[in-house]
Amino acid sequence: MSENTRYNIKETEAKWQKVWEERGAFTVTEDSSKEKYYVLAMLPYPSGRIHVGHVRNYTLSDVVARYRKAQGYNVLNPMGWDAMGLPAENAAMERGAHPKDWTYENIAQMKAQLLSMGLAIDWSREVATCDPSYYKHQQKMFLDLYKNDLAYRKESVVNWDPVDNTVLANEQVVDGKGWRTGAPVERRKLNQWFFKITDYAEDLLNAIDGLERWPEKVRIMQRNWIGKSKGAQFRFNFTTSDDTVDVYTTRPDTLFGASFVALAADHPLAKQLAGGKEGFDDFIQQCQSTGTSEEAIEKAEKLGFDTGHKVAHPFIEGQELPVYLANFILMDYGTGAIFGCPGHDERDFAFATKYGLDILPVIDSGGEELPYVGPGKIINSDFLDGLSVEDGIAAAIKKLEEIGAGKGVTNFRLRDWGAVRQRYWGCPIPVVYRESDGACIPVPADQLPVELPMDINYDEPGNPLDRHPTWKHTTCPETGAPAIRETDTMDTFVDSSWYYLRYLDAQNDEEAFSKKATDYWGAVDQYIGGVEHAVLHLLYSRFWTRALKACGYPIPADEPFSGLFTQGMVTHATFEDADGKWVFPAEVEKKDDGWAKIADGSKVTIGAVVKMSKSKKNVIDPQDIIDTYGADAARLFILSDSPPDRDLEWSEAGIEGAWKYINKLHRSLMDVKDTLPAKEAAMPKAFSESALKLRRAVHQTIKAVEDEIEDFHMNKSVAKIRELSNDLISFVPKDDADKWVLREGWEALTILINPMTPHLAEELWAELGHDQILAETDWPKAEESLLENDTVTIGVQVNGKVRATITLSPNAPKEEAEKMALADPGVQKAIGDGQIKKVIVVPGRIVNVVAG
RNA sequence: GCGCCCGUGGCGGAAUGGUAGACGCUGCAGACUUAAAAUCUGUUGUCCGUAAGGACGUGCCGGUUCAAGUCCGGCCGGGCGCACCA
Repeated sequence: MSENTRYNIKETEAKWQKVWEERGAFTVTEDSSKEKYYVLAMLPYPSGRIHVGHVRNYTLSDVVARYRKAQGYNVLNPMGWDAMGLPAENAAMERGAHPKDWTYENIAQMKAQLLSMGLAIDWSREVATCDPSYYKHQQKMFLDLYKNDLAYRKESVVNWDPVDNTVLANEQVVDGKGWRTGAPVERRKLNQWFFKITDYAEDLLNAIDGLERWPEKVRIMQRNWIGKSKGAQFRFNFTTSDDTVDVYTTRPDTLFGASFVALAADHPLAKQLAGGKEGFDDFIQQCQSTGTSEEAIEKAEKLGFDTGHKVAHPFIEGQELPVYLANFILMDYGTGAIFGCPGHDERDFAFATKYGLDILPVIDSGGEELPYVGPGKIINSDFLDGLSVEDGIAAAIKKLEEIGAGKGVTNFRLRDWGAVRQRYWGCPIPVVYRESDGACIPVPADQLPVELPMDINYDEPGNPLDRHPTWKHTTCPETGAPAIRETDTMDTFVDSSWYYLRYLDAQNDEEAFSKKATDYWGAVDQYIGGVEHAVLHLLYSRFWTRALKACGYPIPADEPFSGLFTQGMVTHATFEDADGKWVFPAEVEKKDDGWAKIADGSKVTIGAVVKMSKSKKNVIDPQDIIDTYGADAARLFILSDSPPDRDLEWSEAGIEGAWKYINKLHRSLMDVKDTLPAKEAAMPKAFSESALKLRRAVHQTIKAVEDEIEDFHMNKSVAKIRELSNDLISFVPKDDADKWVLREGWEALTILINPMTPHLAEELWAELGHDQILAETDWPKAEESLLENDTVTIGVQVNGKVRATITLSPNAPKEEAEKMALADPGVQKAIGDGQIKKVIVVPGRIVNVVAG
């Protein structure tokens, strides 16, 4: 093979990327003559370099984009940057770089990397959420939400890091300590902004049913997160004071089994009931020192404090229940108080056992041990006796309503969205607080954006906005009196809740997006990203879309993403050296007797295949792969080995295999292209049997690849393409008609592989003599008449075991198939002396002879 | 604990209830080469057999069916999500 015919990856890929860019091949406008298709990949955080997960994500969205474009759709495939957030500030603290500079440098680097992937992106719509031209619209949205009572301020308990002087998210609290400082986290009450997502709990839940093109897994996770429950809320009257306390329960049917009432430690009545009692302060202290992280709660022991007070049982005259404070009662769920039924609740059982309270069975457990939480007949419960759990709940609620003690209610687990962080690098909240009276005054829309100050320093921990000498000091826009700016900034999840709308009209400075743009582009047809966003981002975005609609924004559809696909993770083997330190895969090589470091030959052990992570060093830099093997090989490998929704194990052998295949295709076409007829050559009138067979394979492959791409089975479409290329390469044309078919096959193959390896496909397409680029070429049409073979080989079973195969027309009558099957010597042998009882013939599928 | 998903060759994975293992990776044998790489050809589920051929085989146990990797019930194993939510 001479040098000049060898496929030159670098030159070829760069060449076609330039052609696409110069032609604006993927730049789109609202074109009413075409049907639109909006494909969206979750936008990346600009950490500095792309990782393999990005490559997988954007390869998938690119396949969809290029495929739909070939199908004739007007495809919008945009890209942007989720550019606010903590890492930029950490970099500022560690390296002294300004968060803005750090972020934009990273964006420039990563954009260059994405360009080298050859993605069919409309870069004219690129957005960065840290740009004032983006966040000024977000500030307007915030004010609109505030105006519509969808954003509000309230006191709430947060994790507070006393060293960094900032609020920590639950994920940032490790073993009750701040993840950065190691300082014990305090629970503090702070005035915080919230978004009223709970107003939409019912709607967000119900609408999940309509999200038919979402993974069931994600739909379930969102349902659970919203957590709707039905039950009863009712009142206990204290016998020891004039107070009352409301409790919430999903099991009012077990009320006759109640043996105590428990209140949250921070319940409004707690101090009043028990304040000053011995041990009260210690108990409260203990409850507060428990972190709010799930882990901390998990480990915490059930703790109670007897208030000494009692309440009256609503159904049983004269019966009193003791009132405890308990650390496992949450103030912000239900009413912050419960009644305990130890017989039929595990938590209550543990609590009752510890504090020596009664345990009364009120559901027939059928002999099972307590606590019993299953279904059964109600016992020991007066008017509820004999009822099922379900009927008992209804009857108990009815009774509570009759006596005026309570009612049936619906509760949600979903809480309002804590919207702010005590951070610099986020979207400023456009309100000021008047110093004279503390009134919260929105910044008028014509004064937006409230821009972040650039002159900041990180000499001290905490929020630089808070201690900025001038920025926060301003005047009230209404009265001109001195005022202080809000120094909290928005949660970055706000930024990503509406970016999909900004892409539709990214150049619009006047408004976030126009009605014209949203009317045409509508909702996202196919959203693609990691399953880690199954709840938060996807739920916030669904909420934000509804909230914007309520504020009068031109929202095209109730749901932002009509189709969702969640990709699997990328995994890799881990390597450890003799000292137990992790080693990068790029630093090791395989020897006959195991693995060794390339540098010094010392042995390393290969460990578990797990998700790529920097801490375990089992990461591959996709740029190295693209530089060595090219973007096409990286894309092809990622698509071919695993179904996209499953984890993908990265392997050197796999990427090399993809690279070899690309070279092979190119080489094979170069070998035959001069023998092919001109692309204008007319279709021959007759074909040889072998040519006809190849034509069938071509057209069946077209159909199969379409189906597999639409079902997100990219691995199967690659397999089908490889099968076809095997057929093409081994096909030896004997006449002009054969050669015509060979050209037809190569052209089809080239178009089919274009979504996966677009550079190679463009190159092959040009080699086939086309002037029009493939990115602007339509998908081929599979000919109906060629989708079925003229003969089919089917199995013949005897008593369910395959004993022979027969080849016949797929339309052959059943009798013929039966006759052929029974005439087969292998079948006769298997039947032996047995009697034929029945013959089942499924035309084109199977013959089964039942004999015995 | 609750919910969901997944168990198929040495490996990644294919199989509208109808010939299990497509396609690929790895391995083995051969061709080309002074040699190696690259490339090409053949082969590659297990067991018995020189062969023809046969038996077994989709985590385990049962069921439905002419026919089960696929459907149903019960286990075992792995993964993910949620979790003091009353």
